[in-house]
Amino acid sequence: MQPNPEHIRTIANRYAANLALCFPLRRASLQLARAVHANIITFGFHPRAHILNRLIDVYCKSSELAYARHLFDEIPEPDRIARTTMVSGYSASGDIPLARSVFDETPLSVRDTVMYNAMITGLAHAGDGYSAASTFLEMKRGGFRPDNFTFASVLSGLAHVAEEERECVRQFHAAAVKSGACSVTSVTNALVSVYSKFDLLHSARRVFDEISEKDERTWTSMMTGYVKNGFFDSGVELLEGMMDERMKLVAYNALISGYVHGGLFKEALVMVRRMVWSGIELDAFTYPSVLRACATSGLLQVGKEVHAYALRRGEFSFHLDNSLVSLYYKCGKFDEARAVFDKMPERDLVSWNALLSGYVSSGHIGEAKLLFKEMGEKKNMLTWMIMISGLADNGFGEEGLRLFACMRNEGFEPCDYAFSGVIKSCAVLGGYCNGQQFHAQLVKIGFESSLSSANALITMYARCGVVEEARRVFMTMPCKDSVSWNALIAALGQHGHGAEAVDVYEEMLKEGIKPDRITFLTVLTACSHAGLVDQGRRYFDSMESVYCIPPGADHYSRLIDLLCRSGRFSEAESVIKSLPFEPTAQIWEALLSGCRVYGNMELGIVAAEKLFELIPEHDGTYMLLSNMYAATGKWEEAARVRKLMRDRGVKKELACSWIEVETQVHKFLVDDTSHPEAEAVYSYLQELGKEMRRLGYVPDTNFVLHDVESDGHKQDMLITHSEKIAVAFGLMKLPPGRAIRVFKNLRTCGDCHNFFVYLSRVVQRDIVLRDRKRFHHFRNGECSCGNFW
DNA sequence: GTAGGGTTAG
Repeated sequence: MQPNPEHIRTIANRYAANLALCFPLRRASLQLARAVHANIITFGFHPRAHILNRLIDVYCKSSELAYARHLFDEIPEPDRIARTTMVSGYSASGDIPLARSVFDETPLSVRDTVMYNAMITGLAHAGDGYSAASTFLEMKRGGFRPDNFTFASVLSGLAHVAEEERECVRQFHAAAVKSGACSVTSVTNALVSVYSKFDLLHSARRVFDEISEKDERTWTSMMTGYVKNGFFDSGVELLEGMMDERMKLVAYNALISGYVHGGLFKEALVMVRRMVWSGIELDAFTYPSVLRACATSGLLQVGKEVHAYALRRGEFSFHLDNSLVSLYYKCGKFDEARAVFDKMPERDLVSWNALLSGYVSSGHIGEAKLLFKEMGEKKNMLTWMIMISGLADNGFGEEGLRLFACMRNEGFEPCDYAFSGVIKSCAVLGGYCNGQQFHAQLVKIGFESSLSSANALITMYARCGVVEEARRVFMTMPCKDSVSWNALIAALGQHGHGAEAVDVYEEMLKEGIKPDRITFLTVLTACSHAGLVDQGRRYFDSMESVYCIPPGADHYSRLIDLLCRSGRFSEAESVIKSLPFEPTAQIWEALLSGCRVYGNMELGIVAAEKLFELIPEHDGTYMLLSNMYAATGKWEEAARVRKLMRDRGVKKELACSWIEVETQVHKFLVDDTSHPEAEAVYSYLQELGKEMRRLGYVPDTNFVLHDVESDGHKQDMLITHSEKIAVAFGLMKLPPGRAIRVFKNLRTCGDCHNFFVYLSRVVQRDIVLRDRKRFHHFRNGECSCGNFW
């Protein structure tokens, strides 16, 4: 239905004066703007300039910049106000290039101070203090007089200039005083804030003390100045001297948020309690801080109380509900998180991202994918990143890579964090070439020393089997955090350099970096792979006694693994008996695989029974147990276990290996003939097999678990193991001298291990195999990890 | 038509 031009003219005039007033009006105005717009297109109806300007403003304020621009372009000679509205609209949406272009196209004679202010504000908000300052100088040169608005904006922009140039704040301060702008609170507020940002708290305080009419922003700026610089006591003191209730509320908010930012959650909550006692009620700005404190320190109960409190007060804000969503999923309450999300009267992008990240971090990838799809066009960089990184975390490296490409196609320039997500995908996938390319791109755009990217690079190189590169990245990092150290220790540990991993750990302690629970996981794994049992045991014991980190089930399972690998079963048993909680599946698994290595049937059966109870659907237990029987020639027992597995409907996870050739990943299954070049690969593999048998390789048919009668048949089955196919493919495709890096989703078998030992000598190539558990480096007839277990 | 501060998703 098209409104007729007369009608439009009447309403447009009626609304024009009120357009910017309040939200319902603005919403009505947006509809009106649309209708007028449609009429311009269909009927050639042209409202008067001031109405058109209002409509453009409505579009801008409703974030409909493209429509605003259409209207703007309809005006043959846009006046100063139309241009200012456009500049300010683009500025507010952060689109500086477009704001700039409208601004630059405006002749000097049309510009005025307000228009300069709109431009400077945009630059200041975008964090470009230099351009804000130079535009300020340009306007002075052009003979325009800066006013309060100008000084407030340009000063706030200065907060983003480099530390060395903080002296220019004083110059602008002097200029503001001279022009009389310092008698206005908005300007002095900006001064307090910018002085605080540069740690010039005395100057900030001096300005603060001289402000006769302090408003909310004055108090928050001063308080934030104190707490962001760690002067919590000064903040509390400031608070104690306050009288006005409303001002006290905002000061409390700033103080609480400062505590939360500094990780002082307990102090934050104490402050909330104090606030409530003194009769001040929480507001929309208090909730997110409190809830984040609860979420990060796992205080679900307190969080629920806050939720109830907010419900009683009948408040709604995106920030509140979004914080609730993240509180619940971080505390593992996914249904509650979803319920809050579903009940929201309106949702913004943050709400969607919060729920998405809840799904992703809890492994609900199916739901996450649905949600991601449902989001359609309304995604931002973070949406993509959450999904990419989440896919990688859940083992979907290929999908992560694909999504990263999609993201770029849709015009998102990845930030450093987005790179860390896709690099993680390469790590999962073993995509060395892909990873190298992303590394090169990082260097090109200057992100290579970003903590998140560099940490991801260390892990990626390690997981691709190139420890030296991982080490190099670590060495070149200008600043490192515990994640960086953990990544390097893990890298070394995975590749059997256990002693070195332990050295790095000791060095980390010397550097004063506090180990966290991940550090201990990596150190224990390293000790376990290197057989450093006593040392590992000592590190484990130090967790609680020295670092106050209570070991979790994952730490205990590493300890069991450590003990079992060197055959210390009685010790392992007594650890399990003295656990402060019920042993988890993970712990029994560690015991079972230890028993497998040593053929400890008795204990192995105990562990397997427990696992059958705890996770009857898990195929690994059946395989391990049946393998154990088979290895000792107890074929009947092995068959019984496999029958049990069949009866319970447990499916064996399909073995799959893959290899990257020129950034393309090629996947192979057992007996796989689906690859276009399968035939050639098979005949090449047969040839290799013959060649190696001549050199003494004997297929070890113990590893064939199918019920096959003849030995010849069994050998055929061995040759078609997916990792052998992938390696053969690599030999065919990769240039001579290049290492073959193959990845497998399950553990490799002893026969394949043996096969590759021979192969590495025959073809004179390095072969690196990463299976579910560990890395195997084959070079010239030897394997770095010796025994393949 | 323009300003100053504090909050949510990794």
